[in-house]
Amino acid sequence: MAPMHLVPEDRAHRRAIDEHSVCEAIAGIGDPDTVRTWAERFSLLADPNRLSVLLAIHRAGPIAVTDLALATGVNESAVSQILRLLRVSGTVAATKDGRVVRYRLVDHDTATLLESVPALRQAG
Amino acid sequence: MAPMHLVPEDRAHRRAIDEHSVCEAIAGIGDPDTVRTWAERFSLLADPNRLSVLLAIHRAGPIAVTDLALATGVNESAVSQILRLLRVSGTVAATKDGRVVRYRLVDHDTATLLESVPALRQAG
DNA sequence: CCAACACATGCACAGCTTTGCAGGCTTGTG
DNA sequence: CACAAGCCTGCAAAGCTGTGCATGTGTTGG
Repeated sequence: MAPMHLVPEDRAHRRAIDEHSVCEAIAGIGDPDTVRTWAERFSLLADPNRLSVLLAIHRAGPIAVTDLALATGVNESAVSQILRLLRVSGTVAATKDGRVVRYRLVDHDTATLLESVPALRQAG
Repeated sequence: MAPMHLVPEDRAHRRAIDEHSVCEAIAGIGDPDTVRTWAERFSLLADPNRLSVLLAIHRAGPIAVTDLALATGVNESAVSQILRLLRVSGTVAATKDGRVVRYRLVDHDTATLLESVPALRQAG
């Protein structure tokens, strides 16, 4: 990852590289694994349909698949696919009740994230 | 002829649809345009390289492209592509100084978002 | 003027996502 | 038992995305 091609003596020479900026930038990035994890988290919110499903689940507590499809206007099959993604990623969890499966939001970080976005917090 | 199809009045009691859940879900989703806008915003953070670049810019103020490439460990060309995306989306802005171009974060919502994620806020 | 530097762009390709359809499974109902 | 509701899965088409390579533009230094 780090192409250590710079010799120490280069500091004397007038290069455009701002070492302070680079160090600050590296500090800002932090742990690569954390970055990767959050990028994956963000990618789950990066689709309008998925974001709608998540907002709906977050607001309407445990809710059935059909109701989600109704509320979001998304094909029931597509909702199932979305829920599978969210399930395997540990974002939501399912509870079976007869032939109805209700989903709820279980990932605390995602919940916090959804709540921290003012424009997405609808008054009720 | 047995009316097997459901007339509007029948839906309330004969089907599993929970009207309250559906209404709450719809309320939670809110404005579709807002959802779409935020989905696009999230999609910009959905790639590790892009997220790294954004974190670096956010932390290291106006910073040159080469320094960004150094700090993130991403090919300079790829960094340019990323910066173009972030530029056209209004997330960052460029300032030319000689043959150096420095980028800074200008989208307030994205900045707030980055700061609202505890794990991404590195101590300094 | 020439060369090195800093950055941007075009293009092509591999990889992933999304979507719809078709069918399957389980659970209630008559 | 037969059937329908509710939900899940597999599969293939279509679209989108990230990446590397080569090249182009503009600037500085000699």
